Amino acid sequence: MAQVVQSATETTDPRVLRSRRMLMDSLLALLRKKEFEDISVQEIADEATLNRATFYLHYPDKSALLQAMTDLRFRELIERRGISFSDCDGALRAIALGVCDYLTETTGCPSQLAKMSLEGSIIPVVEGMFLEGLSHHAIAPGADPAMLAATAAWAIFGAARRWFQTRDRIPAEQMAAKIEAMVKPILLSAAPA
Amino acid sequence: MAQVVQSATETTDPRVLRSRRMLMDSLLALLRKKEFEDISVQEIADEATLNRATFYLHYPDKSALLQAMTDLRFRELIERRGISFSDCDGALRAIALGVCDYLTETTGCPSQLAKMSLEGSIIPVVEGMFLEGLSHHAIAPGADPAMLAATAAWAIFGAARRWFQTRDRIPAEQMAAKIEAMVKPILLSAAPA
DNA sequence: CTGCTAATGCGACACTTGTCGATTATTTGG
DNA sequence: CCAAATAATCGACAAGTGTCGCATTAGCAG
Repeated sequence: MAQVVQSATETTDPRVLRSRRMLMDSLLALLRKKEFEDISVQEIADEATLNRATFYLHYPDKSALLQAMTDLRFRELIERRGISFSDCDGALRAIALGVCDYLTETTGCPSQLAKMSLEGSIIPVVEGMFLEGLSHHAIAPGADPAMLAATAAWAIFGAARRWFQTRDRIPAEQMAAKIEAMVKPILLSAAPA
Repeated sequence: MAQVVQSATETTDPRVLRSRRMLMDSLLALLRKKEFEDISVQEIADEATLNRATFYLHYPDKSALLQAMTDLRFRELIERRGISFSDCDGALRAIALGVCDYLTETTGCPSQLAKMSLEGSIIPVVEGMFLEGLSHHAIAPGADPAMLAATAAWAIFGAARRWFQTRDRIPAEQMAAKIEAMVKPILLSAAPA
């Protein structure tokens, strides 16, 4: 997997921090005007007042930038909510709500959602949260935490995605409750005997 | 969504059938040698002994070809198994097994799996199968079949994907049983009171 | 303050992409 | 069997992509 491996990316150099932030801001601004596929690297660089070569110095392509930006923004959104892993029921609903909100927030105008690259970057984050949450619990001997986390994360995302694509959709809070009801059994299936 | 809308694609003209089959075969052959992103439309056309313009006559881009090919091959695999919607328990396990098998079958050599575009094309197919299966049942008033189908499909795929990425993985049949156990509650949550 | 290092700017490159109009080949219906 | 319809070929185009080498600048350590 080549997702979310930016561990070697940790820099303190204000130049690279500035460049990356400007690139993300630029992409976000452009996404409000046009579809992702219709945005060129040159446009992103121009909007950021950076050279196109500088872009490639930080991201292999525009999808990587989108992934990094999505990852960052979703983590911020969740952190802003202050998910507590002490009460898991609340965490599950909060994560579901976070995914719903994130979809509506980031994909403002167009049917930007169709792009898997945008969507997919949220799943590993959610997966990591479940993995962290599961580590605080005893689970049945045969169960695999990573498997449970992956299944739950993909299920939540699939549900949230479907909800978002629905016209005249119910409120996000209500949807989060439905998602919780559907997904909770997955996690409970690993409860110790 | 622009996925799996090929309804207008039904043709009997032997020329287009031949072209499309050759394009799919070419892509499949090339995928055994290199990554999807490293394959150009020109290469696919060359391998198929077709003109590049002919490619664009059938698919808007190479991702569309990949989607169409994945869709076709997965449907064939499932059909070969003869999924019966009369007993749903069997169908659920069979679909899960189909997804597992498909992952191992199509992504033979490289870590081709990382590509969402390849993976994602299976989900709508699975979703459609659940939708079909659910249409034969009475469900609770508040439940939405499309939502259930989407959630179950994504959950299955997420689980199968995780399984496939695991080294020294358990047999597909065993995994399918685990998936069934995890996913069944999602569908049961809509059982009529 | 002064280097050294590394990030950025710049221009160029070979290549890919998606599209177009014109021409040739194939299928199908009458 | 012929003629209209449509698919495939070909060459060309503007635009975008990813990568270079090299010059310039900004940050950081001594």
